[in-house]
Amino acid sequence: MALGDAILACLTERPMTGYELAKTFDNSLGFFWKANHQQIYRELTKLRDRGHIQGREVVQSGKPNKLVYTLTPEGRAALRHWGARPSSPASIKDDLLVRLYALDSVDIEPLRTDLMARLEYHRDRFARYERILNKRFPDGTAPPGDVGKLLGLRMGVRYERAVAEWCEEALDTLPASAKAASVTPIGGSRRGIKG
Amino acid sequence: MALGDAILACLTERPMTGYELAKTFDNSLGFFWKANHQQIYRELTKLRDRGHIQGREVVQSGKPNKLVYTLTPEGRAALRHWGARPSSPASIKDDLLVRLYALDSVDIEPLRTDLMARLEYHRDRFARYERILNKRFPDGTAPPGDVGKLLGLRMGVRYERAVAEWCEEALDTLPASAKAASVTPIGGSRRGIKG
DNA sequence: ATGTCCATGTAATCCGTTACATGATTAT
DNA sequence: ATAATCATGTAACGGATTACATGGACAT
Repeated sequence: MALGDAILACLTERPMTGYELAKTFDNSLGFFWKANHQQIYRELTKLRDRGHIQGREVVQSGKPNKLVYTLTPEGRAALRHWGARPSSPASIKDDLLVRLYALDSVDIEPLRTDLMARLEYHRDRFARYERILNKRFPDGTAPPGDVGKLLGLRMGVRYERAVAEWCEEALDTLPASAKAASVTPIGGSRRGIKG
Repeated sequence: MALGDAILACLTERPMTGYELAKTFDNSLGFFWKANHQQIYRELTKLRDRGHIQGREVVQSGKPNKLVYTLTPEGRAALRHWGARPSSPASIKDDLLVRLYALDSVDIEPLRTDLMARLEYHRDRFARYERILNKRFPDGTAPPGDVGKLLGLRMGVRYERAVAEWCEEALDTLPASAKAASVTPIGGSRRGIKG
């Protein structure tokens, strides 16, 4: 239900092609909502059938022709309507946490490697959001229409910082018990993992 | 690919029925990976076909009979194998952020209401994780096999705190510019929202 | 009377992912 | 030469969501 609305949200900025939308969903809006080009092209067809957007072919030379989509008044109304509905909180859905949940049935070394990669990833993202924030909103305020984008970036910063700090904590916590478990194989676990 | 493995992870704890699994995916493991009963029943059929789990019917009186599933050695091996693969970082995917992205094309009052509901929700979750942490791991340490669960809860605490704090920030930021935009309608936005 | 808990499933639809397919232009 | 960028799409599959369906036990 939301991908269509996310596309409408994108098109409030300016008319775009599917290709441009796909890039947006890999960047700015994509920080909070991922979608690849196949999903987008499919959804664009649906939105056009519903009359929420309108396509206009632009003939190009040297490049393939492009289809520029524009919001229709119906599309704007639909977006406004969707915008007034309550959102449902997203759950975490991270399979690293599932691996940790079954810690005594998986090997710890690959997990540690994974955690290190994740730490780097989330630190990177954190730095990226901060860079964009400092560039686009150097004084920490935004013009009325851009407040939402500022807040989105702030969410990104908070999220990535929280996860990166957690990765550090996990790496600090994990080896200690890993060594305790492998150096002194007391076998204190009530269920077997030998099978 | 991951739901099956999440189910295997669950079953390392003890044999369970689909119904019990569905409850687990609404609770402990469900904090990090949501799944409803339909997904679970479908996945259980597949896992059984692959020989990763084994079902045993338990006849009951007064209640419907139940099918208790147990991990097979193949299932344990598959889980171990999956556990050694790198995880892919989860993106945020929150439609509240999409609404904010298109702030000047939606109404602000419902958004504020939504943010207030979300603040309450994330505070609740935060408190819940803290309560469980204090109850299950009062001294902040866990036996080797439970370290992953401790870390999962710690992630939950960090995540919910970050989001709750962000909701507060958003509520502080949003009305100011909302008032500025509605009290002094300077119309400073370069693209029209009047259509 | 009404609703919730236990316990399992089917069917339909939608969303997401991966692979395949084309073809000129520009940069390394 | 090789790869990336621009630009669109089809096909197939797998994962997630929602609705429908059954039926006894037990609590309010």
